[in-house]
Amino acid sequence: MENQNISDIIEAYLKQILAESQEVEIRRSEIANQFNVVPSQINYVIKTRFTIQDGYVVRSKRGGGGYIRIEKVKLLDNLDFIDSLVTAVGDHITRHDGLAVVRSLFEAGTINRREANIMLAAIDKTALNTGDRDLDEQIRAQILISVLDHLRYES
Amino acid sequence: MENQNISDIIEAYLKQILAESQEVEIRRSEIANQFNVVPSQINYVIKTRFTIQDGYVVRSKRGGGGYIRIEKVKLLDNLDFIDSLVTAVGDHITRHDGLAVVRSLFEAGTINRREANIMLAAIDKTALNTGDRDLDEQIRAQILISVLDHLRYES
DNA sequence: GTTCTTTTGACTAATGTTGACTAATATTAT
DNA sequence: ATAATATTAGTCAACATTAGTCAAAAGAAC
Repeated sequence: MENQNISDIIEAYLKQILAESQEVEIRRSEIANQFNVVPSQINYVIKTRFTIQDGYVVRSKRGGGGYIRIEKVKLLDNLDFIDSLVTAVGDHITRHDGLAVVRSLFEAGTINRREANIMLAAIDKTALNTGDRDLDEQIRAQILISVLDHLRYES
Repeated sequence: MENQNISDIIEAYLKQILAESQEVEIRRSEIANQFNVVPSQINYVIKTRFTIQDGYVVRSKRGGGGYIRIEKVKLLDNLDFIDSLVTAVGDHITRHDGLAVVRSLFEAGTINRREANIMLAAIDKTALNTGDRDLDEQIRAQILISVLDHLRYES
């Protein structure tokens, strides 16, 4: 709390707006100015904190009147939602993105907190630590997909 | 008392804070500086004195604004049971024996059917299939222990 | 003196910040 | 219309800032 980095602050600012409206549209240079960072840092914040795994869709336009629009994704039915997560997982996934997937499931109400914690425990660095990062990411993807497939039946 | 080593002193310092608040967040280099030790000694103190068996959960982040956060958690009443399962899992476990572990948890009432199914999905042959049976069994063991450790406390 | 614990530091990994360069789109000039 | 220019956003790689790992050395306990 005492020493938050600026990316976290920008993330919080945007999510606060998104808590009240469905989407937020910004001018990149304005936000960069407002928080006193270079414009490309806004891209960094979006790339690391507003991914599809997190449940956000980002559209943008360049040139005069350009913008970046972040939209909180509306979940379709459960099955489509799980499909989209399976696609997002793919055949490799980092811990960071894996966490986002589990969080999405939780926020969508597909799983509860206890179930989320079990999933997280199964894919965290304690569990997957072969020494080969690529292999870890592959196994993490397989575990997630296996669990996601199971969630299809129970829902 | 007089013969305390520096690790004990750092441990006491952190636990004193934890006696009053639920968690403590530090910057590793700051604490290292404060006690005049190398930063990695903080990791040593945490690894030896703030384990999940002791009732602590540790989270951290690297990079700018990085931190180490130690949280005191409420341990459940199932410690001996979990310990025995962790021992049974060891560092390798077959699918068959992994299934027995999950079944034990279910029959003891530690997890419900849905949770059991999530665990099973995470350790079945869909999820773990590297082509190297020994490696699969090793990873399966790590996943199970990671989940078992999470079942030690309320979250 | 052997074994276990602690201390240390070199190396690694993750995350965040910055800026130069590129790409897309809109506006203006011809 | 077309070309030139202006105005946006995107990418990428270098650099900065944290924490993690591991094993050797030192010290303590027995």
